[in-house]
Amino acid sequence: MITQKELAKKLNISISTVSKALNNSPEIGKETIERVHALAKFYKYQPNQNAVNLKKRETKTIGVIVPNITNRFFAKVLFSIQEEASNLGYNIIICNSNESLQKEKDSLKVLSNGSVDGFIVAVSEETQLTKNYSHFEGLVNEEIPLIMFDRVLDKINCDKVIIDDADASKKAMNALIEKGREQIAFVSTIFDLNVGKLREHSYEEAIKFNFNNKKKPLILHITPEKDSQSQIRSFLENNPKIDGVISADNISGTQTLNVAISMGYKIPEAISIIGFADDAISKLSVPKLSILDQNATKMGEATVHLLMKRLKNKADEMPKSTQIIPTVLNNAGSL
Amino acid sequence: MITQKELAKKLNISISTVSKALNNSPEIGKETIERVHALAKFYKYQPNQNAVNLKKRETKTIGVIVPNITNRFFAKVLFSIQEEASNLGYNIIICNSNESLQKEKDSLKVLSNGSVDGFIVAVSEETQLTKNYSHFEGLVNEEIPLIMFDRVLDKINCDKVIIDDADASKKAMNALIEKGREQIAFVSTIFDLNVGKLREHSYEEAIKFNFNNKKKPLILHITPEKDSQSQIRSFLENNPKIDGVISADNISGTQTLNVAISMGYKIPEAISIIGFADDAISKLSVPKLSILDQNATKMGEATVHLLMKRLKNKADEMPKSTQIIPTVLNNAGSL
DNA sequence: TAAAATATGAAGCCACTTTTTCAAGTGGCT
DNA sequence: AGCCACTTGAAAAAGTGGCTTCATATTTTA
Repeated sequence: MITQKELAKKLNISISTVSKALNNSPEIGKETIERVHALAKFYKYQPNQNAVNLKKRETKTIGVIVPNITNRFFAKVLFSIQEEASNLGYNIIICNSNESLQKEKDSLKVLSNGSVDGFIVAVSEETQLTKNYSHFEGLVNEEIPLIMFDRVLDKINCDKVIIDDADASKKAMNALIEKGREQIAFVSTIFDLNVGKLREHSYEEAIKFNFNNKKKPLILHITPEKDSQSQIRSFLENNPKIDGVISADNISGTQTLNVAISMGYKIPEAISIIGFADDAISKLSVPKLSILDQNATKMGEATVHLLMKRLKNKADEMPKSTQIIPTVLNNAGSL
Repeated sequence: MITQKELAKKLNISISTVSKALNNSPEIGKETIERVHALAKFYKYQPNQNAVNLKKRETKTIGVIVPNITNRFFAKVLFSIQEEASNLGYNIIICNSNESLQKEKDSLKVLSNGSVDGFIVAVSEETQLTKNYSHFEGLVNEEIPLIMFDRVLDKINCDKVIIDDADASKKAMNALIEKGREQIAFVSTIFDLNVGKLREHSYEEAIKFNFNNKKKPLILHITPEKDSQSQIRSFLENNPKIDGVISADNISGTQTLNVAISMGYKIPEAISIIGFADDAISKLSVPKLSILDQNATKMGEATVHLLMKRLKNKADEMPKSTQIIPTVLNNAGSL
């Protein structure tokens, strides 16, 4: 990599002239500008990003911390964040907290030394469970902009982007009831996450509300220790009257659908199923899974836009906002 | 963020003393060192990464370019790269080429200005199709280490990590033949990618070899324009003798399995199915999909290790190597 | 008192940007 | 012709944060 200094030497002019010429400064004569540009091109000159960052005190980089890249939802949000950031001239550094508090802390620390201009974070499961969030408080004090999405912490005062989980559950319930379903169950692998709790709680409320307390919620918490399919099978066997299922995450819906079929149920005639998932997952079953689309793309875009706003008006003390992304119920066949 | 300069001012000592004290230099008195450390801790001093990078001429950052983060295979490799890199004190900047040549070029350019110490890349579909790879040649000339994985370019002289696609296909064929399957089909959504071609070609060869040219290959190319499930259904209807299927990618296997079930086939009694996928996808069907696991985790680790080797011995002209990660055939139920 | 040991600071460097300063050239005027 | 005012082009200098080399100052010891 050639530097301005080296270019200057070759052209026998000063470094600052090179710098200005490269920036097409009006101070520099046309001919000089052309000469510099020509040589720069010849040597494939590229300004050293570290030097530029140091000088400008910004990095045009966003730190993104997610609990698990292999979770399709987060992968989609990342995709969208990357796309949007790249359009705006930003790079993203992605860290995977792997649902671990310590890793989340480490990543935050490693990057909050000038490596990034701001953070976009979905907090780890452990952080939510242990309610240990001092590392984020530190960030806020250091005035590094922080946006949380999906997995957010109520106690931290920052911009947030979430979906309306309660409303989504309600929407699913209403759709099932409209189809005449009477025994609607709820299956979940994310029962200890806030979003999971919200979806579940809203389901319970909807059961109470719609069936005048005459029916009890039917909930299956799928634990990772045992085979998920057999847990679903037992659940369906033990509750043969189930005719509707809401899945809280992006795998148990498909699994429930397929287990039900293997047990001889006709879908959607015998059981209607709705899952929090996306169209790609929907296509993995026959019939296709009806989904509550979390709109990962919009979510990603929203986080980036919020962050840009903060970066532009760092001094401004605009109050933190929480943006709610609407979910879309898409009946692909299993409803 | 507080700087050494500010610390020095507060302590009324010189900047270099602060620097040395922070590095526990023997030149500095014990008492001074302690005072500096105390104040640094108090103000949560962290060295500015850009300044350090500028000085050290390295960034401890790896640029990773993949065609699609939402593809589970790449997500898993990323997960593994991130894990391994982070263990070794490296961050990763992830770029999504979105299968586009231009984006790949842009990402490479944006990052090859000192932002990263090296690259790990799986090339985009468009790059493979158009055979336009001058941007990588440039990299090699600039002596920025480059590792390619999975989607590699034969024409580029760099370290590579791949799986033995031909061998994997053969393995799958052998397993199916052992089960007595006689009409083995091949379905693929990635027919225009090199890896897809390799898997397909090897399937064709195996058909010729095992059936003494008496049987013809039966291949379905699933195109994105039409509904994938109906393409699979037509294929199975038109070829009712099919009793074995190999899927080249990580979705068509599950889809084929479920479409077959919906058509009344018993799996695995009537049709055996094997897919290039992983255990998470395997669990989405009943019976579970038998898979050729591409070992994404090992692949990710291997890329990082190769890169580290290059970074350590930049001067060394060790010849470029190609590492082959073995695939594992895992019969989960559909075989 | 000089040598040795210890402690600190000044300055320069990394690559770049930006502000300030300077030199040369041009034209108008007496 | 000689002087001033003004424009233009380019160079020098300062600053970004951290590190390092070398020099200096102070204290201790022989």
